[in-house]
Formats: sequence, structure tokens, C-alpha cells
Amino acid sequence: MSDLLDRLRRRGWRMTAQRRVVAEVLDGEHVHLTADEVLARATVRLPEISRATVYNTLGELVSLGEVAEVATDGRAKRYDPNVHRPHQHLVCSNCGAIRDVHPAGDPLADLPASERFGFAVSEVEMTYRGLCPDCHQA
Amino acid sequence: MSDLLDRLRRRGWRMTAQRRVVAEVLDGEHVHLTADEVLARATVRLPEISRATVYNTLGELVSLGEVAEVATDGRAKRYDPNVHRPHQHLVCSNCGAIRDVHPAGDPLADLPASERFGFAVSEVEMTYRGLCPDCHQA
DNA sequence: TATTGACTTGGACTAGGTCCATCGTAGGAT
DNA sequence: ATCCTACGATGGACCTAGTCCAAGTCAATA
Repeated sequence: MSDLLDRLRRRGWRMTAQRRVVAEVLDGEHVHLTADEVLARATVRLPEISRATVYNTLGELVSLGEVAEVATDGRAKRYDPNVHRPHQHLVCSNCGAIRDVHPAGDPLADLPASERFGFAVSEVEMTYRGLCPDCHQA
Repeated sequence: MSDLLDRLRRRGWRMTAQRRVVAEVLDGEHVHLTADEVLARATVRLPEISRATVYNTLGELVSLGEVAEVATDGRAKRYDPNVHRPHQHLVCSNCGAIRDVHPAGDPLADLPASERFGFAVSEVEMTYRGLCPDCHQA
């Protein structure tokens, strides 16, 4: 039984067939799926599941801090279940492939107070861009 | 006469009333407008300008490297005319307001070769997130 | 000032996502 | 085991941001 489902149940999440399937899809593949890809995979196991439910469930998982939303560009948001190890992303400028990376240093500390303009800064998101090995050759 | 318009003309850009207005809107305000905001401001000066033209022109300015697209999250893209001074962005998690910031340090150097997975990494984009002074109070 | 090919237009179309009234059901109470 | 009911699911309408296209317009060159 999955850690994710256990954690959710312990937090009083009402367990339904739909929620289970969505959580299992995310937990199973450690890639970064779009909402539509999650829907497609969930539909295989539970054909009647609706798009609204997938969006609702993804939104709840994000609020609970169990998955992260990754907006790599103007395209569809992707959902990242690997939220318990803080990390950043490396995106191929050509094909859009994503890898998790762990840069050194503390970028939050690199932003002096004089550059914060009164904001309560709470996080930083870094996206490295470049060509992946496959696209680099062609 | 604006630097931006001069640069564009020198590069053989065909100058039309529509393109001039869009370029001037971007050049005039050093904030980060959405395409719809650009359209609204352009419409004041040139009421018949169409949405498609604004999108076309913004796209061309981006390809020419004269403005940058900033995709802060799932919302509308914003257009940043301040492309000649490298900088990162600070975004309000609540209202989407953006400020340019200049963090210390070299984030590219913080990504060791072992974390590059064979990618030819060429740039890094950092987005600081938090609440702006206005949203922080409410 | 005539020509012409690049530019503009507006309206239809698409992707991605949200909203809502109604129906179904998980899980506690009996 | 069954009943209740509040929480969750449904699907279809709706929305925003953006793209596409055929037809009309016009800036720049000759």
C-alpha cells in the first residue's frame, strides 16, 4: 500500500475510488504529468471518472502539499509528486523534457532586503533551460 | 524618438501604425503588461487595432529579442521590455504583480555537472514568490 | 503613383481550466 | 446491517488566453 494514500487517510481525507486512482497514478509514475495525462491514465482504471474530479483532486493534493504544480511555460501545468525532496527543474528548450535537479547554494539568501520591495518572500523557483542530450545532437 | 523604434527600423522591420503603437506602449511603461493590457492601452491610441495584431507583434518582438515573455504561472503571459539588463522576477502569489530583481550569486555555477544529465544548460530563470505589501495586509 | 507582398482584420476555433446544480456515496451513528 | 447526511462526483455550460485563416489594406520600393 502506498505511502501517499496512507498519509492522506491519516489526515482525514475521505477516500473515494476516484481519489484513490488519481493518487495512485501520481504516486506510481515519477514523471511530471499534465492534468489531461492524469485523466487519461485514471480513465483506464475507472472509465467514468470526470475531468472536474481530476482537477479538484489535483488541486486538493496541491493544497495539502502532497504534490507541486510546475508551470514550465504557457502550456499545461504539470504535477510533481516528488515534493518531499526539495528540488528545482531542468527543462529541454526543444522538446520540453523535465528532470529534477538539486542545485547547491541558497537562492533565497541571495535576494537582499533592498531587492524585496516590501514583499514577504517565501519561496523561489528555479528553472534551468538548455538542450537535452537527444535534442543536442540533431 | 524611442530607442526601441530606432532599433526595429534599423533591423528592417516594416513600420505600421499598429506596430508603432504596440512598441510604444511597451517602451513607455516599464511594468510587465499582459497581452490584453497591451491591447487595451493600444486601443486608446488606435481604436481599430485587433487582438490578433497585438499577439503577432508581441510574438515578433520576442523573436527579435526585444522583449521577454514571462510566464509567472497558469495566468496570462506578461511581456517585459527590460530585456537588456539581465534580471529575475519577484511575483505576488495573490495578485500576480511583478517586480524585477537582481539577486547576488551565479545560479548557473550552482548546478554541478553531475546534476546536468548531459543537458547543454544555457540559462536559468528564477522566480521569487511571496505576498506584495498590498496583499500582505488584507 | 503603381505595384506588391508583407501586414492587419475580425471572427471562428482551440486548449486548458473553472463553475455549478444535481446526484451519489463513504463512513459515522444507531 | 441499515440509515443519514455532509462531503464528493458528475457532466455540461462557461470562461480566459491564445491561435488560425481568408480576405482586405497599405508601406516601401521602383
